[in-house]
Amino acid sequence: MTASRVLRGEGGYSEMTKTKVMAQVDALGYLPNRLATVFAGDKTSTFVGVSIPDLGNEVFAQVLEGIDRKLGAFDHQSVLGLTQHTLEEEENWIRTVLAWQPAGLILTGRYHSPRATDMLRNAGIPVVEIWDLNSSPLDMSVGINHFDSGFDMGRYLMSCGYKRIGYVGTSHDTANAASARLDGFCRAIEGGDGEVVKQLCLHDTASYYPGFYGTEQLLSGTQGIECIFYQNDAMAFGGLQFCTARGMNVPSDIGVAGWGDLPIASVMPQRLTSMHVPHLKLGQAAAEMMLARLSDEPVPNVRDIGFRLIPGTTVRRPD
Amino acid sequence: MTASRVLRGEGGYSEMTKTKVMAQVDALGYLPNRLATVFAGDKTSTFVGVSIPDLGNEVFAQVLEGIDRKLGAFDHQSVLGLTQHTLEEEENWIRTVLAWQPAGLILTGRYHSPRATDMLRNAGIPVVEIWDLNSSPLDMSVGINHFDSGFDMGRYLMSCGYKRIGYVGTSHDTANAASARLDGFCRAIEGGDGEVVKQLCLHDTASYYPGFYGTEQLLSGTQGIECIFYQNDAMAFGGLQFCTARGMNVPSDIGVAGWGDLPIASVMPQRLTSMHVPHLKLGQAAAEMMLARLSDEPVPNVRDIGFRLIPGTTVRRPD
DNA sequence: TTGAAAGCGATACCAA
DNA sequence: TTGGTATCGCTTTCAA
Repeated sequence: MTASRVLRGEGGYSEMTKTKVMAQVDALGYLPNRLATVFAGDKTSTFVGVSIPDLGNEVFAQVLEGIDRKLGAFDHQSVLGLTQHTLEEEENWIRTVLAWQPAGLILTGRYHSPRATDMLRNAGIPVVEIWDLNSSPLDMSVGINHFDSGFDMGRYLMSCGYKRIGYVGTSHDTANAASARLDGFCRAIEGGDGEVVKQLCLHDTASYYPGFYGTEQLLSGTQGIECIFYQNDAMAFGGLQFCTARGMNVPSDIGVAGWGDLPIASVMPQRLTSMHVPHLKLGQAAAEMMLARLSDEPVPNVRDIGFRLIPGTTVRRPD
Repeated sequence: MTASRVLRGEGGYSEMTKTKVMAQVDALGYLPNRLATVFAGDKTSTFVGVSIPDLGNEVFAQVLEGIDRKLGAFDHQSVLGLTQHTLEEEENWIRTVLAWQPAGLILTGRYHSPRATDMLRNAGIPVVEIWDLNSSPLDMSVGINHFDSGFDMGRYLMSCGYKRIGYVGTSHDTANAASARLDGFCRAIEGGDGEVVKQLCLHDTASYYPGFYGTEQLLSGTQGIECIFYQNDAMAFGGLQFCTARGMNVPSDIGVAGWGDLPIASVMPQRLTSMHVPHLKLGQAAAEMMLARLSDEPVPNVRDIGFRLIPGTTVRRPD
């Protein structure tokens, strides 16, 4: 008991006792068993479950980096869950991770299976939904409004005078942020007297090469496309390479717009038209909200992290 | 007690009892507390601590994805630790994570602080050192010999007739895989009658833009460089963009070689000379070794995952 | 300032 | 087939 007090620096013991205890700690190579602490029920664990769709997508790798760096700085640990973009995987992971009494959960996306939602409500721990901003979250939410970001991009492309527009992205079995962007995008195009003549959703990862061959598919199947909007910058980059390889000039022959403003955009010969999203900051903000809640500080439930259009030079200038 | 047996499906109870127990489970929304199981000391936890230097480097994001997907498929969870390339961070993280009684640890790199090494030995749990193959590991190791991969690249560039060669990478305060590659590379160049005229180690992340401005620094400070070897493909891509932007022709004016064979190489206008490393497979292999050990299957202690030179078209053809 | 006792949830062991 | 009892390491409570 006295040893326990010394180790927690709780006070109420003499210097001599402390010295003796510490000597024994060294001699025995004692490491505390935090499981027992949590188990005793008084303290909460320092685990935070973090679900991420996949790490092949640089966007999510950055978000996770932001989360874990911040959590780590405050002595908390991320327990990772790669959900592969499926609610079923997420549900299974939630069930498993809850059994470990995490201090809280950070989940990518605002959609969860009904049973997952039940478990989350009953768990009685903080939950931060990230990425796709949820204005009426389970508990807390941080991210951006993807519909709006797609809408803004669509409006910008309309202002550049494009009429016949294509989209290249990937499809997943669940509603997600990318589809919200596409919805917003289509709304803007249609409302602006343009037409999304083709939406190509590949069953593949949202990476460079799918952007490349997706563009080939899109252009070979549909005539008269003036501009292509991609799910993210990696795909846009692949598309740009395809167009260049086929001798098309960007933007005079075809416009190319990405999303996410990934690091690769910083070294491209042309500035890629894109949408800047502060991925690292988003992750950090999520971790901050979690940590604040865990230490009973007041936290706003919803935080919009914002986005910013990058006009770039891969689409025509606005009229 | 009976409920415990039913929940574990251990047998030794009647169907009626099972039904009654399950009814209560549903009614109460019962979730097991796995902490108690582990705490009781009979079972081991399903946590595996995974230390990764940083996720901004696509290479490590892929390795982590490989690890977590495989672990997840066998109902184990990754507890992440981003060590920012420092042994001190690693040591602190090891101390913390060990207190949670993980089933095992997967660590990036073969170098650890003395105290970390002590803790690892005393922990009595499986440890897999990955990335930089350790032929006499603490416990198990999977990865590649980075010295050799650098050596092979050096020898290849020599066979292409280059003499004056530059290097652009990043520096960290610890010995690591990238420096082993550089060592092997220099050995090959010097043994082949060439010269590494300049090694530029930036204090930055090993990403696109540092490759871009690093190339500028390298070329403006040193005359007559015929070929540049980069720490990874992202930096090489940045360098390639710089050279192209300055009107240099690759490979006739200057050769460019990367390392890692990242996805972006698949859409580049030229095939980047690089070194293929199966990152995802490496992560999976690490997880497999861990899982095998945890289920007491026999496992070889060291596994070389191999690499393969990609000749590409960004350096001259061999003579 | 110190320590004895109880209890957290699950399970091994043994008794009914 | 069922359930009582002890146990894991730590912390809270209370007594010395």
